[in-house]
Amino acid sequence: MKKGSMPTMKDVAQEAGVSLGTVSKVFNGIPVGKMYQQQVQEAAARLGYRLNRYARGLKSGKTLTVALILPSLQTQFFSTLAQKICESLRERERQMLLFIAQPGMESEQDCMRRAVEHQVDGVIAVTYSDDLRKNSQVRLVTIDRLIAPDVPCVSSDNYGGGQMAAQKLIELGCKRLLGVHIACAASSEPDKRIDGFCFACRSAGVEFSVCVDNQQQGEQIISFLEQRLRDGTPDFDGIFCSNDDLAYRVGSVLREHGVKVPEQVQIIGYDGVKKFEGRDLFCSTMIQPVKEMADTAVDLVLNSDGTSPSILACLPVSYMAGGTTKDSVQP
Amino acid sequence: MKKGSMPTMKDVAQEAGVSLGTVSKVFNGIPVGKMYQQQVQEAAARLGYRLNRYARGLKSGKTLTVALILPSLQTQFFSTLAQKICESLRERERQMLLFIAQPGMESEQDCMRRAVEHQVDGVIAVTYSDDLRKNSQVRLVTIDRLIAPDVPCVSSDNYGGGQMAAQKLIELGCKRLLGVHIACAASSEPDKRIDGFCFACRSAGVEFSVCVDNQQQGEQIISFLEQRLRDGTPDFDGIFCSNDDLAYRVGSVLREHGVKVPEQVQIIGYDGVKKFEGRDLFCSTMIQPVKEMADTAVDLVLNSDGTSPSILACLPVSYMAGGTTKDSVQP
DNA sequence: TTGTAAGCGTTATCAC
DNA sequence: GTGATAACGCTTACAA
Repeated sequence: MKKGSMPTMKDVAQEAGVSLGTVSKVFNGIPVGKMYQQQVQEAAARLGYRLNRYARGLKSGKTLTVALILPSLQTQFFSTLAQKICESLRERERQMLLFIAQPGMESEQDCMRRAVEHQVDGVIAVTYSDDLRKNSQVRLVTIDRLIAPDVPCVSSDNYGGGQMAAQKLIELGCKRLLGVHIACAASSEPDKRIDGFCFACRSAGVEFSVCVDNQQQGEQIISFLEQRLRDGTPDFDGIFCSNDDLAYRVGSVLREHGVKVPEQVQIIGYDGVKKFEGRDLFCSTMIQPVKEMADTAVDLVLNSDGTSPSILACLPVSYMAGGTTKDSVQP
Repeated sequence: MKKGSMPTMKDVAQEAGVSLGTVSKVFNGIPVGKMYQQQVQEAAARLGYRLNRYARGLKSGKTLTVALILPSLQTQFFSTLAQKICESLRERERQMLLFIAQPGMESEQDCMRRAVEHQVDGVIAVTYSDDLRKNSQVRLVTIDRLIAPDVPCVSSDNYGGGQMAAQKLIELGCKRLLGVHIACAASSEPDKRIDGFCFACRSAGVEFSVCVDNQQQGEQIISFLEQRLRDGTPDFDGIFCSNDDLAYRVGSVLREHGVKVPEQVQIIGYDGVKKFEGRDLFCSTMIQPVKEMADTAVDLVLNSDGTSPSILACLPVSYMAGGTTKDSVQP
C-alpha cells in the first residue's frame, strides 16, 4: 500500500493473508469461511479501509446514487420534498445528488447531462421542460408534471384537494365563492386544483367565480381582487387560493382594504406551509403528503420495471384550519 | 459497442478512426490535430457519447463532487445555504451530494463515511460532533462551528451582529434592553451573538439583562418573559433575539399579553428569514450574507492548501427593519 | 469455499 | 502529435 493514499482491498487482502476475491466477497455479503470473514474484517479495521464506490460503480454499473433536480429550495414545498426524498433514499442506502436548475430548459438539460455523466441510477425532477431525456435513457420520475406516457409522475391529489377546499368553504357557511390560481408557463398537475374547485362549486350549486393568472406574478389576481373590493364590500365570502403564498398575499390585500378575515371572507390555501419549523400555518390550507410523495417517487425511480401500473400517482391531501377560516381556534 | 449500454471512448475512437488516447485528449482539452479534433467530436455527437465520470474519477482520484452535511432543510437558513452552496459548486463545475443527518453524532459520522466512500473531493458540514474526521483525512469545512484548529469554519460575524443589534435598539430609543438566546448542546459560533449584544450594551452604559436557554426548546425564555410581564408593564423596551424564530415567538408572547410591538417593545432578530419567497421579513433582523458564506465555504473546501491564513471566516451581517422596530414603514 | 484473472471506462506514460 | 498499453479499485466468472 502506497502511503498517503487510502488502503484498497488489495491491501486488506495482503494484511489478512487472503486473496482479493475473498475480501470482495466479505464486503458484498457473499458467504465465506468464518475464519476468513473475521480476519478480513479485522484487517480492514486495522487499516481503516474504506470501500471505493467509484471503483464498484464502474465495475457494477450501479452507483446507488439518485439525482434530484429542483427549480429552487426556497419554496417550502421544495425544501421539504428534498429533505424527505433524501431521507427516503438514505433508508434505501442511496445517496442524493442535488441539482438546482435555473429557470429555462437549457439549465434543466444541463443538470440532466451532469446527472447522466455521474452515472446516477435514476432522476427525480420537478421540471418545466417538455422532456428531460434528451438522448439518455435514464430512469426518470417527475413531480407534479406529466411529461410523457412512459415517465411516472407523483403529485398530490390536486383535483380532489381543490374539491375538498370548496366543500369545506361551503360547509363553513360561504355562499359566494372565488377561486384564484397562478398558472405557470407549462401546464402542470397543480392546475387541476382550480378545476376541482370549480367542479365542487358546480356540484353544490353554489355561486362562484374564478380568476386564473397566466403572467406568473399574480398581478392580475391582485387587481381583479381590488376591483371587486372597491366599494369596501366584497361580493364573495370565501376564497380558494391554489397555494399558500397566494393565500397569504390575498389575505394581506383583503385586510389592507379593511376586509375582516375570516369574519367577512374565509380563505383556504394549498400546500401546508409552516412558519419556521413550528406548527403555525400561514392560512387554512390543504396539506400535501410530502413524505408519502417522496417515498413514492423514490420507489418508482428505483423499482419501476417499466411496467408501472399507474403512470400518475395522486396522493391524498388533508385539510387543516390555520386562522383564515371560521373553524380556526381563536387566539 | 455492445448495444443497450452507453457508448464509450473506445466506440468513439473506432467511429472516428482514431485511437482511444486521442479521444481522451479531446475531452480533456489536450491539443490534438485539428482534423482529429473535429472527427472525434462528430463521432461523439453521432453516437451520443457521454463521459463516464465514474471511470474518470477512479483513474484520476478527483470526482468533482462535494458533500454537504446538514441537520435539516426545514430551517430557512439551511435551505438557503444549501441552494447557494449548490449554485456556487455548479459555477465551479462541481456536483453536490446532499446528506441530512439525524440528530446525534452517529448519523453525522455515517454521512461522513458515505461521503468518503463516494470519493468526494471535500465536505462542507453544519455539525454538532466534536470532530467529523474519524480516520479519513477528507478536506473539511464547517459552518458556524469551530471543531479543530486545522478545519476552517465559515460563519457570519455573530459577535458584530449582536453588537449592531444592541446599537440599533439603543439608536431607536430603547433604554432598557433584554437579550435572549437558545444555546444548543455543543457550543458554537452563534453563541457569540449574545456576547456581542452584551458587550455593546455595556459599552453604551445601557441597562440590560440576558436570558440564555440551555434546554434547547426556549421554554425557559418564554417563562422568563411571562414573569417579567405579569403586571402588564414590561420592564424593558427592546429585545434582541438570537434568531428570527425566537423573535417571532417572543413577539407572539408579548402581543398575547397585550404588549404593543414595536410601540412599547422593539424586537430585533437574527438570520433574515423571509415569508415565502418574498421580501417580507418576520421581524426586524440581522441578515446573514448567505451567498457569500456559501462562496467562501466552497472556495475553502476546494482550494484550502492547508495553509489557510484565517481559520475562521466571519462575514459581515446587515440590519433590516421588518416591522418589529420603530424604523419600520408602518402599514 | 478460495484464488486467479479478465475486464469496467478512463487517464497517463511511454515509444513511435 | 499519435497510438499502444498499463494502471485505477473493484466485481465476477471460472478454475483450482
